[in-house]
Amino acid sequence: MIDVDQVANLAQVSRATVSRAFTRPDLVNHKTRERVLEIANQLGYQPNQLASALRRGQSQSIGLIISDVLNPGNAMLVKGVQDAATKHDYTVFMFNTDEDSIKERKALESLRSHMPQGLIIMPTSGAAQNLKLVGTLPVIELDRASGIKGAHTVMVDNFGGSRTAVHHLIQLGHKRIGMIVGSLDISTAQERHNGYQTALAEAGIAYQENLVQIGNHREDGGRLAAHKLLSRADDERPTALFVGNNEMTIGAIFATRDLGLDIPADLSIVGFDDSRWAKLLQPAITVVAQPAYELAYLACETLLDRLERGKTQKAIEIRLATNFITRASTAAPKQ
Amino acid sequence: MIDVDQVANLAQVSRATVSRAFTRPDLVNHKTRERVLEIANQLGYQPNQLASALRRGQSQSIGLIISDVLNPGNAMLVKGVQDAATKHDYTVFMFNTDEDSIKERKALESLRSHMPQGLIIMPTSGAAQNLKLVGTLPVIELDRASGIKGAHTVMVDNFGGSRTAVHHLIQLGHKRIGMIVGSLDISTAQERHNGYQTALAEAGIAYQENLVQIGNHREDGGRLAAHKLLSRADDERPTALFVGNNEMTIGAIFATRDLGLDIPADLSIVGFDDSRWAKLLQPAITVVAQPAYELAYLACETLLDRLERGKTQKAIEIRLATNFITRASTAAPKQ
DNA sequence: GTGAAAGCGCTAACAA
DNA sequence: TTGTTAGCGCTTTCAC
Repeated sequence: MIDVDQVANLAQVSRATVSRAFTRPDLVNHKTRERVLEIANQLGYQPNQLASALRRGQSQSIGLIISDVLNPGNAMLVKGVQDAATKHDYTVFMFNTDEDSIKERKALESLRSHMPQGLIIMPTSGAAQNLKLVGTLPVIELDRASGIKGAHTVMVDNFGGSRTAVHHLIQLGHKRIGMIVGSLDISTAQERHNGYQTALAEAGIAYQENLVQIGNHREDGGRLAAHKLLSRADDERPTALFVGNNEMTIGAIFATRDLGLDIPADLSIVGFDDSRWAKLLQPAITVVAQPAYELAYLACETLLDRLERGKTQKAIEIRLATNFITRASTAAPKQ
Repeated sequence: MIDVDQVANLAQVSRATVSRAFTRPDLVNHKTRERVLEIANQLGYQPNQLASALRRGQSQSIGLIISDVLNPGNAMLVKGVQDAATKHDYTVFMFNTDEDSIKERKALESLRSHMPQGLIIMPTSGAAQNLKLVGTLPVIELDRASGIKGAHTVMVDNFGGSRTAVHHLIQLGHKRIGMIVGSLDISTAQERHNGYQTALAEAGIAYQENLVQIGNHREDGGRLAAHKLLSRADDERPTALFVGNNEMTIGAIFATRDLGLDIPADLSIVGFDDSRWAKLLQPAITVVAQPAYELAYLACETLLDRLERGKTQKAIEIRLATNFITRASTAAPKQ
């Protein structure tokens, strides 16, 4: 490993000057700097981040905790955060929780020892507790809220997106509209459920508890929930389904196939979160699309900005609009 | 920030003993250790990785460079590496190249300054050059080879997988089998192309250059290539298509729709790499599936093993078998 | 504009 | 079994 001293020796300057040549260009004579940089380059010298971080107390890194990279929506978030971080010369440590708050806790512990300067987290239901571990670290909650008051959040307008989706179904003439929603201890699920309720209320349609099923956020949960909702006599079965997330929408589609239901003739479907397969399927699925990349990019910039500017006075709460995309999975009910 | 000294003071021991209590349990008296740990815990003390890494010259971290997390196959690789690393208490720094060797170079520079102990990389075509940057760092090439001789690689049997796929089409009775292949300066594309050629040769079918199109690995490239291949008179058009990757398969499917071709009646399709939508589409797509998670997990374990055991004598070259999954997109040609 | 010296938090000789 | 001491590579006062 080649270090400052070696460069300093060859360049006939002190260690301090070499350091300054890299980090404080203005404090060093132009010609000296040229020489130092030249030699450093020849030697293949590169400052050791670890040492620098230790000395300055700034690691130039941030943590990112999401639920699962395998979910394409989350992968988008990762990309957005990475791109923003890279642009500002920060490195990101990523961890997955798989929605498990024990894993989240471990991730936080591991992260903490690496001295990140900030954290972007998609909180599990145990986050309010777990986040105590990182004390005063600047945190931005991404995509959903932990419930900690005063927290900084960057989220999507789940309520409005859902309301629009359900409103769309109502406009088409649907009256029995089912919903498959995620676990209600997660803020996004709550908000989407509220949007559904509100849209119904606004249309004067009574909310029926038995038209709402809670799923586990995964494909199998969606399938199971859809089976419960759809295995009824024709005149009791919902004619439309609003599904609260990506994976569960896939499950619901499989359920319609299991039951021999045609989309959209027998059942209209709207999903939350756009994806590859939603466009590709025939019929293509109508969805509430989220600006995941922008959301993540913005969250990261907000965090870095806060780091550079110092503490913000009040809680930042950013909401990005969703985008409703009408495709072929929704139509008027049969008769 | 609470440090060793604070714990040491409260526990009435020296700094060294505290350190040992954490890293060398056997070298410290049982009761002393209990006390130290107890106090550390109360104080919320956690060793500073940065300082530890600097002192020991071991960062407990590895780098991971892939082309793009947004590709679900790559996301799998990330998960596999992460899981293996976490299990061994290593942290991973991830970077994306987007197949751009400039970005790869930057990633390597950034990575280097963080002093990782090893690197897992999915090399771009410029990797043979770029990797010189990290000198003697232990490297494992994942999914494809940079071409550097003596390199350690963990890959899938691309040749065999392709050969099986094309063989399957031949068995069904196809004679005009087209291929859409990725850029041939990437080892996987080459190998898949070889598999295709070999299968044809084994069946005594002449290789026709005009049945092979090179795509850019992305959806648009696949679509374009498929258009070129499929926009011909019925008796010249290939009756089957073997597509060399995920994204391009989607493009090819769109092309068949553009052209009003029915799968599998007018055209059989086999893709490389399984995915969500391949199962979900109707007809579901026949594919050569890769054990991406296992591949990545194995690569990481191999790397860590090498780090712990010390330099390996000879180059490691691991190949995992692919899995051919017959679904509904392949059938006998029309007449 | 540059250098000397101290020290970030930790670990590993070496001594006791 | 424990303590003392030096130093990982860097940045940053404080002098000059």
